[in-house]
Amino acid sequence: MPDASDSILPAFVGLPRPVTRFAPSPTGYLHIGGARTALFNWLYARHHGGTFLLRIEDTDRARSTDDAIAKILDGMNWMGLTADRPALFQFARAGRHAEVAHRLLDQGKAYRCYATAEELEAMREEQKAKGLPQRYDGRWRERTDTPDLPYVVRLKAPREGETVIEDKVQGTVRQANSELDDFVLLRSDGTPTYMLAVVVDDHDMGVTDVIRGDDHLTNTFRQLALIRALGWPEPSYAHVPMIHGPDGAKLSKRHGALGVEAYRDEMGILPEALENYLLRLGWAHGDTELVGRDEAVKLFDLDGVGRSPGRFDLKKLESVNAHYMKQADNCRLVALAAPRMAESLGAELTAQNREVLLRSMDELKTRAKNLNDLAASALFLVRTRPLAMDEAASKLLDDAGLSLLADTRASLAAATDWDRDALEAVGKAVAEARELGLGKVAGPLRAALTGQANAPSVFAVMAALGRDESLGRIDDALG
RNA sequence: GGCCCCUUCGUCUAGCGGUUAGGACAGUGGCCUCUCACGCCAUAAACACGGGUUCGAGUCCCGUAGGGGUCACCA
Repeated sequence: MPDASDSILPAFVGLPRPVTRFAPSPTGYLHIGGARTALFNWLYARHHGGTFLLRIEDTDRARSTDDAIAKILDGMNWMGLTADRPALFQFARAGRHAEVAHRLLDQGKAYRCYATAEELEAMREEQKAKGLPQRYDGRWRERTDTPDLPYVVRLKAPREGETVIEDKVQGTVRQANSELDDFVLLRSDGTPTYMLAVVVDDHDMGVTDVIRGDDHLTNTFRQLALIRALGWPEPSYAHVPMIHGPDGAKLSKRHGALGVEAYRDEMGILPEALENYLLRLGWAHGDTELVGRDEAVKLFDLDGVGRSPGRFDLKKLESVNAHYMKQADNCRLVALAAPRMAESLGAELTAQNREVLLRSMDELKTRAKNLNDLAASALFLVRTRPLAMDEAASKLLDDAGLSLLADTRASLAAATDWDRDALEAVGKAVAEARELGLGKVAGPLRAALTGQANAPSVFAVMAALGRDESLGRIDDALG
């Protein structure tokens, strides 16, 4: 029966509904699947005008670390998925969990089980040998003796009938109660199990909608049994399919089950791109592919979430990222690219470097799939003279190329305006005078200016570099 | 193994009894072009299989196969 102590925690009273929550265990970083679960919870809350909460499930003391907590918070922060209330830490609530278990014990809805680990192991072996399902057989369910031995508290789960979940993603899912066993609520050291902790915390936080990975679907039958024993309101459930690797197997580290910070730091992905990609992996709204945050809040709902697992596809992520790179503000991109460039350069960028970079950003960002590409492709702009020529560039600077470059240099030096259009006019004039295509003129010029054969428009490059630097680089090539 | 879930182009998906089965990424071909990109156009590519139900099935039902999840004093 509900108890007077079963009111929602003061910090969570009166929150706008629906109330969702993301409940990671801090045993590592915020991985890609977790990020998507958080995103769906966040979007659902925003779409319906509700509340998004965060709970850190740190009851596994051996594996939970402060570093992991910091990483998860950092990842959520980067993705803009911040909770509407301070996080609740599960371990701190062990006392309350135990209290609930003891109440069930007092009410005869739970019981003490004195079976030893070895005994249970033997029981499972026997079940396995006989081809029976492996589950606790309830050997202490009806016993009333209380030996002076360590014990666990088990829920007296229903054995008749069936439990039905009306899942917002999976639809109606039913399971016979005979499949349930009397699972453990309290360990022999008095600490709560996950199953107990989740149910109690979700209740105490006023969570109305549980949206989580479908690896929890079968756990839900157990949790429902507990909730019903307690007489608490049942939340509505939505179990979203997990993400698989490119080979269809469960997503592992080598597939990209990395922390979101790896996408940020190592792969140079923009948070809005990761969000859009993750959103579309498992959710769809007609043919819409590119969905910004505001649009996502408007469109997102659980009925758009599919039931089959999706595979992680880096190529698609990069394609989405390329789109958001083009949309991104130039100053922001300079700030994001600069540290990466400084790293390959071995030196910080100067204020002047940053200006050149900013002036080139429109040209640069259309050809980058990620920040690493962007930084790498921009390096030539900030290198100090004389530039090293790569192989393809050297080829362009053969005798004919150098002679053409000398001509071009003379015309360029005479230019009155140093902007892209004026420079392009100069380039075209040189080409015309020599009855050549513009490509012939641009080739050696590009080599001299960039040290490469592939780069943005030479005229845009010169405009960004400025007169002195441009001419200087050409002179270097001319020797 | 028991139970639960899933199955449309290579990938993400649209489809909610009647469609030339649509879009996106990746692929291929082309256009544009000072190179590389971007952009644009075109192209190839799918209803896992077998039974039903129905005038009619990718859509509904039942099997089969394959994949996934779960069965802890882990979360």
